[in-house]
Amino acid sequence: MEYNFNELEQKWQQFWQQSNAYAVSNESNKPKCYVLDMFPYPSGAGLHVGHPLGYISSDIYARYKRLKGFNVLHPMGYDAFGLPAEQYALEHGVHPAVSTEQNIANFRNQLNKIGFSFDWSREVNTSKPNYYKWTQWIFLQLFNSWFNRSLQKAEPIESLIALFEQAGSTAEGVATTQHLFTAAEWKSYPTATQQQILMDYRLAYCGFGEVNWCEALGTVLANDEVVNGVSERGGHPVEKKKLRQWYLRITEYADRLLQGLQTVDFSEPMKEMQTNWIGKSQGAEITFAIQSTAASAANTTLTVYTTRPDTIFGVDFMVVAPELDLIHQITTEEQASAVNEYIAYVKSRSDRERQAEKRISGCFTGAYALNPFNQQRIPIWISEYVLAGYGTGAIMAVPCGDERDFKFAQHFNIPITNILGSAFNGTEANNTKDARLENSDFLNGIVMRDAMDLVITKLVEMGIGKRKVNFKMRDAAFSRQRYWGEPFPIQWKNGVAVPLPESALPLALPVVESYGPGPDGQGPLANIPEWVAKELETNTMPGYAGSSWYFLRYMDPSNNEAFCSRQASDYWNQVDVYVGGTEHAVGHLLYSRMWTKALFDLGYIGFDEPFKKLVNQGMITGNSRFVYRIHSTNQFVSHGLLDAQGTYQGHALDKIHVDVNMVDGLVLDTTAFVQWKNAEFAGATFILEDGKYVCGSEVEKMSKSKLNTVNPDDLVKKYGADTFRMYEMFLGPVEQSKPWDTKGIEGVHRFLKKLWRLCFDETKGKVWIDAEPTPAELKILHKTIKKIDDDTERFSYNTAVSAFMVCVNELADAKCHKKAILEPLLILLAPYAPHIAEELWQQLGNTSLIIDAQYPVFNPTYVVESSKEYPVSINGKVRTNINIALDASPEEVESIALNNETVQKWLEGKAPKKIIFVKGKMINVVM
RNA sequence: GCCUUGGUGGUGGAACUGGUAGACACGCAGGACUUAAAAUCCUGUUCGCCGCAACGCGAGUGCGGGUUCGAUUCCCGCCUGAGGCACCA
Repeated sequence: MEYNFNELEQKWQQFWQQSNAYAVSNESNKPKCYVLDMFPYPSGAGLHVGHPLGYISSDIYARYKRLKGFNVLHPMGYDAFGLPAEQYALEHGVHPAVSTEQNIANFRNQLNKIGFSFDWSREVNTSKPNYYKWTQWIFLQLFNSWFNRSLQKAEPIESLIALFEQAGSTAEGVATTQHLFTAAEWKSYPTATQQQILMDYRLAYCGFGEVNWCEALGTVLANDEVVNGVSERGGHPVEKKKLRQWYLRITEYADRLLQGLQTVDFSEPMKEMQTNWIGKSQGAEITFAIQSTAASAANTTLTVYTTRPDTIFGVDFMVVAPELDLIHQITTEEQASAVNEYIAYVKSRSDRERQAEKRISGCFTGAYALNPFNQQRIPIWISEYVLAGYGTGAIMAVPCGDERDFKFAQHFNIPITNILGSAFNGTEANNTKDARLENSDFLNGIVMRDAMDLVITKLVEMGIGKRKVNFKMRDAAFSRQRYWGEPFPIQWKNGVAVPLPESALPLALPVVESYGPGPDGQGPLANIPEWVAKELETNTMPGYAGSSWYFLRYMDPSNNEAFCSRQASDYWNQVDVYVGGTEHAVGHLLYSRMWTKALFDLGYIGFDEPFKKLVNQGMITGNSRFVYRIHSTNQFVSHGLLDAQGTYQGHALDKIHVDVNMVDGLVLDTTAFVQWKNAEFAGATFILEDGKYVCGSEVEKMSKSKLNTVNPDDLVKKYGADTFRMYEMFLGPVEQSKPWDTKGIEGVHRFLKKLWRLCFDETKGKVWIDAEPTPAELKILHKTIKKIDDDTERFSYNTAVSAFMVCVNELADAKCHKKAILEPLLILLAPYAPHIAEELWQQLGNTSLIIDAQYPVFNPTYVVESSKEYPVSINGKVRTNINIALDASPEEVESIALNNETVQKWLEGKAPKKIIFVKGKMINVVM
């Protein structure tokens, strides 16, 4: 009987499905365990080999926990709204709902072939009305809430109105905004004014923000769609434009998001990334008087944010972000044209380009700020390295203490004041806080760290400064000028946003004629007369809306009365283990943490951190292929012809991903290329080398947008799901990213065949027997139980697979075919290779399923050793091994070691300086 | 540019708390079985040197330093790959 994996895997998959083997109930006497994957975006490229890495990891864990006696929730679903489906619709005219449905069917089919233990009855799809009804509902809760700063929690907006009615804008717990009013004033305001004010407190609110605007395409572009300042599609110029946008006031939760990190089991780097993203800093806002010859500069001031008020006497210039309106008021006539030119240049650049640029750029405004302590004139510059979105959008530059300021001063020959004394060497900035200040007036001789408070206190007294906590994190932009997303349940009536009543939900996404952009940078919904007539919001929600709460929906997926019953969320509570990639370290994880906190504050759930433990799966990277287009042409240059600067005969090139499937090795199929993407590159011409177009290649994240995906189906067909599962795990540590490579899969497949042969021989048939196991055989088994149990619990699956191999090799060498050994081994293996385990389990005469078996218990008495082969080193270099009883005393060990022939030889008759003996580890003789 | 992370044989990786570097695989080489192939099994495989061989010497975990009886592991500096940087998901 041979190992016919295709047949038996199909058989068991069908059996599990028909018997609802993986359906899980919300009621059980067993302890619960919630094992969750980051659900996939159902890309048209289908599942690629990177997806299952995390899913297999979590599946192994879920199955392991089930064997250990837990009631395990292990669901799967689809994050189905998103840009790619919309682009596909634009290009092919297929409604996103249709293509998404097809993609999902394809994904589910692919997933099923790998043998996951998902409870499919709980599947969610964020683009279905019965799901996004609740996304809209939660949005309304956020819209109807504000953040009480005293209580540090969200409350219904009514409580804010009550506070305003009692005490006006300065009521306790109310954030300070531009609005200042008394209770009486509040009551006197017309409704529209009141609503405008409330908007500045709502957790979901409407404001204005910058987007990537492409005039030629008449649409807003994602950062992803902008390459080197031009649109990826068509290469048109892109610039920043301000549009009305929805936001989530996540900044109010900044402190709680920081504190919450201490209560969860995330890796330190992960916590660090989130902490850095939130970017809490303590400092001061300082307002400077301005001196300028420009008439409009009268009475203007410049407010900067600094974390180092102590360095105020070292300020040699100010830098203002080019976006600030203030610039136009203060710029002198002489500098006006230079300033305008510079602003135009900056407008075409992304934040990232602005920060990454090594070349230093900037422009003097002609205006000066006055140091409040000594009235010294400080020139005001503008430069792209200061971003409008952080702090006040203006900084005071201290070249001797800040690297970027130093370089800027050097570049523009601005004299540098040294306030650090000998701590500043004149060639690089020193950001110390421990130097004693010099050249600093009343601060001279004070340690910088201590000067901070002094300066702030003084500034406060003078009325020109205040202590300020700042966050790098900004409020989360929550609207998109797109079609394929959740419509906002909001109506605009005379400029006032009015929430739809709960009974109007779901507000269904209407069918459109075209997926093209609406007028004035609006989304496609603005093209629908009936929609516009109803004054409904024409933006849609972003991709992360649905994914911010899906883990709750799995608990109670078909509830029509609530997003999730309190009973269900109280039972399943937090996700015990959440498996997913680090690429979601900040975005998704912060948003879902915020939503959880808001829902907790409003009393809808009983916990305020969604994920108890996070396991970061490393990315399986792919090998991308590139073509190089001469900028603004349709001519493509073969990779080998590029010069060292990455240009071609001085022409700038656009580097464009091509589908790896159109490339053989590195050679592009040019015929396929010109027909590709609805013939977007029709008429392309090629500059070839050796008659071929050779592509560039890079290892990067496997993703549809990078066109470098590899599909798992062929491997499953050729080797079986069990082999595929174990191979993905065998590739390396789950957390580590690695480039995909198929070689090596044979080894895992051979292992499974070898395991099979412990039970069945191709010619002889059944070879397993009922005999009593020997101590040696029990030792092999129990060693393996210990190792697999430990490794599985800590997600060290690559070493677990290796331990299985060692075990099977040893059993084969020992010619052990005993049921009493094989059965526990199969249970250990079941989470990893469920099909073969189930089949052999049945063949060994079991009538129940192995997925319901009991995990074997390690018995240490089988593996005790009485002696150890100690490595003996001389001066740290291993020279020999000596077998010594484990219970030997240190003195005995020393004497045995010193009398050893090899040791004697190395000692050359001399006495050793000392002997280091670590019991059970090693002996080191120092001479 | 900033944040995070990785770099170990020809390849993927192992070494969990500072204690025998290279487990387990892939590949490769040789052999057995076979008419032959597949499958399977056995042997060898970090590099260099001496050699019949060695449980013989030397070097060796990206590079350069340091701490230690002992460093892949800890510290400092550098090089380099990957992920993220707010509208890809």
